[in-house]
Amino acid sequence: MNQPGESLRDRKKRRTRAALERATVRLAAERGYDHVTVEEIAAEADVSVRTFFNYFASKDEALIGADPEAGPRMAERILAFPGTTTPFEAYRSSVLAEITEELDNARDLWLLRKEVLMQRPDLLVRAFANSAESEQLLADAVGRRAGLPRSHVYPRLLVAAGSAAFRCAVTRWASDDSVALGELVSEALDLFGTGLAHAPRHHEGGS
Amino acid sequence: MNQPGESLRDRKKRRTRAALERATVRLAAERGYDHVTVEEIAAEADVSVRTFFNYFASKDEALIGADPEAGPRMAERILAFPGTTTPFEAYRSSVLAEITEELDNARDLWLLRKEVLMQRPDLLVRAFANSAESEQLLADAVGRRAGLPRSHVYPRLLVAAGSAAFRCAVTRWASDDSVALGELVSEALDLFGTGLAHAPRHHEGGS
DNA sequence: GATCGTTTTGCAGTCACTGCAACTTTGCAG
DNA sequence: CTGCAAAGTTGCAGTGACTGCAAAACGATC
Repeated sequence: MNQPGESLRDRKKRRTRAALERATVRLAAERGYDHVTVEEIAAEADVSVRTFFNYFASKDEALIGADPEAGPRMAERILAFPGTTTPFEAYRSSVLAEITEELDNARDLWLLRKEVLMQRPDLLVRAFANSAESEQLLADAVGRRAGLPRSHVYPRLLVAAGSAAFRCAVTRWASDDSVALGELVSEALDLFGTGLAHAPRHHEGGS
Repeated sequence: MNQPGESLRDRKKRRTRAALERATVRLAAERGYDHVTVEEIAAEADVSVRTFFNYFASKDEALIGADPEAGPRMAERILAFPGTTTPFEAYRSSVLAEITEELDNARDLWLLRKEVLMQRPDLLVRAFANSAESEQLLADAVGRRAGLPRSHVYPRLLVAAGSAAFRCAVTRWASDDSVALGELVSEALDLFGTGLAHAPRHHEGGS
């Protein structure tokens, strides 16, 4: 029994991971992030505390549900775009695709996360702290597409801008979710694309 | 004895704070950030552990030496620029002024911090997590200058870009400090200003 | 069903961080 | 100088995140 598809073992692992993520978000939304202990989360997911830490390096990580495959996946997508696409566009599309997919898979989780992040915006920043490797991966992909030497700022800056765009978008979305999260990220990235030197004019109904 | 200048109390507080910051950075650079306990830091600075936490909310914060007055100071500077200055320029200058000043006051500390951040880049990200208030302050200042409603993305995005620029600059500076940190931040901010849509061309010796 | 690799678990330990209640120091006024 | 209030320091006891290790349970394989 070893179809490249998924063994029983793999399935169990995925379920456990999902259960822990889900329990963390649910409980945190219900009672507030720091009125929930890892012990309670583990109990809710029906595993030991030690197992929690086998899956997530920290409580923070579990709340955001950091997917270790997201980085590689996006990097691959960036490189897969046809050569005519600019690095910026490739990165932009890649980010948006990831977000759309994630929201399709777990919209309910994100609605709960929203509640938590409204109370504790710092958790979003902290979440990105652990993803330095992924950032490096993405930066390398962008750098390769742009034909730039590894030491160049541009790729790193673009990726950092992506994080910033995402953070801002989530924050905005948390306080008013009448616009889709993907839209907000897209809007923020566009601003980074065209440059921040000139502040947008204010007209009624504008964003 | 109460010149608005500084009382004995204030002077002592400043000295203690500086001693703790200094001890944290020095020890972390020497033995590695997580081979240093708060207990050791406190001992080095000749105060109790409890006092350490009266000054800094976390070990992370002490390492970066988060100055609680930096936010307000920069916000003030932004608003003080003549009305002809664009919000972007006001923000940019304000950030650069702060960095230059900080480096003039404590260049040696930053050289040690560099060592630590090279090993643990995540600490830089974490450091910004605690400065959500300051970011809000700056964003408000930018927003006022730009005459935008509080809900607009632009101010928040610009400030987030500033953090990103700073992070990238420090990272680069850590791996090669032949260029001044201020220069690197300036360069990164310029890229954000003119837009990331088009990747820069690569020519030898270029940055 | 014996065996091997993987995952789960418990346990003991370390360390960051907090609230509280005493104690010390500083600033000021009589 | 003395006494008093406010601010700052300290110790202590406690909570909870996180780690390493070694044993047990489990899944895959033959």
